[in-house]
Amino acid sequence: MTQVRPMRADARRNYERLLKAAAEAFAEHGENASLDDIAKRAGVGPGTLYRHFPNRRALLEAAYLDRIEAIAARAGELADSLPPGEALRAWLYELCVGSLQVRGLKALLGSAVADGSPGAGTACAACVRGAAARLVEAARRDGALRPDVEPVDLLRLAHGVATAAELADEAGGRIRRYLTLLMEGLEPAAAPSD
Amino acid sequence: MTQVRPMRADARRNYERLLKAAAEAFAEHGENASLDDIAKRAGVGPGTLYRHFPNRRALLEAAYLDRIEAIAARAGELADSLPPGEALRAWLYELCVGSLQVRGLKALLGSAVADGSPGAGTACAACVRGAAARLVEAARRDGALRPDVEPVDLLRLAHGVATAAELADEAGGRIRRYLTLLMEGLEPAAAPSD
DNA sequence: ACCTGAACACCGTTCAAGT
DNA sequence: ACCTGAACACCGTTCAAGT
Repeated sequence: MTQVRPMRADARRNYERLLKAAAEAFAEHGENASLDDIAKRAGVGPGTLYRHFPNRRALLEAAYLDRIEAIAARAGELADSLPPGEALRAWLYELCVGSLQVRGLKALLGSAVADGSPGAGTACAACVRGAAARLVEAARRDGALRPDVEPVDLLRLAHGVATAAELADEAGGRIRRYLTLLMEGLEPAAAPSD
Repeated sequence: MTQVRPMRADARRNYERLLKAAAEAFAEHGENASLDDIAKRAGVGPGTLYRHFPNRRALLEAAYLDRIEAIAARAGELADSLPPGEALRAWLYELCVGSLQVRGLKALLGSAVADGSPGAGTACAACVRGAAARLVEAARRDGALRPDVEPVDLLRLAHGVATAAELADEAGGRIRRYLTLLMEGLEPAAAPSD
């Protein structure tokens, strides 16, 4: 219904400059990069930034939407080339790696699965949630995942794993380790006791 | 060796006022509570705050040291009244609950197990790490924990679980759930396949 | 319709002046 | 030895004035 009237040429140009500047700034300084600085990099007044993006989250999401979509697309690729359980595991691994590799992305993904957050109902959230749901369903059907685990729980736990790994010096290596512990459990393998 | 000369009376009084004001402010506004506000609450100039606490972390730690000690003490109590595996599990649960219940505490505990952080070498860090180490060792000896899991990994994962649970509306209930998934693993119980 | 940039409130941090 | 509070730099956000 809402015909999205095309933006005026200068508005469109500023919008794109802001996106580019934001991606740079977030990559350099993380999610808390200065909005003032972003506006300056884009060669616009701070008011223009607010006109296009009402808050930091909106800007962060717009700047990283392509990456989110790429992550979601990977889910399909992995599902096509691996058994369901392994596909899920591999995807969660890539999700965590991306979260830490691309500064600011972890915060965005977190807010996409946070119940109260304004980020919960966005395109970005729908994108990751959808990808997770498909992998989870396949893994469940294949008996490779506890049947009582919901996609959103998995995404939250992945966010937790990334957060935990980030605390270590060799964060990259820790992701694999912590993810394995999460998948297999901390208790020793099935010791059939009394 | 370094004889800690007693503080001048007014210094001591200001120090304590700051601690009290900080505890209040952190509880109200979380770890990012305004330092200016804390100084004002304590009836002190901002310079005085910096004289006693060189940075936010130092203040946060000093304000919550008693709580950290209480958490560590709980480890001993639980170890005395439960089998090692259950004691460990119960303690991790209480750790997560405390992390979310006391605003700002999760951040402090996180920095205590973060490799690079200035918080890694503090009394607070030694306190939780020590408690975790004792529980881990007992649980390992009892065969209730994978032998290749280090205390610091467990503390980081608990931090991750608290972070994940915090994303849900009913955070309290999610802690138990996520911790169980971590302990038992996401894969279905020991399906003896081919 | 959109942009600009001044303006305001707020915050962290430092330091010269005081006692 | 310790405290005070002014001062500075920086940031988020708003809004009146422009085109």
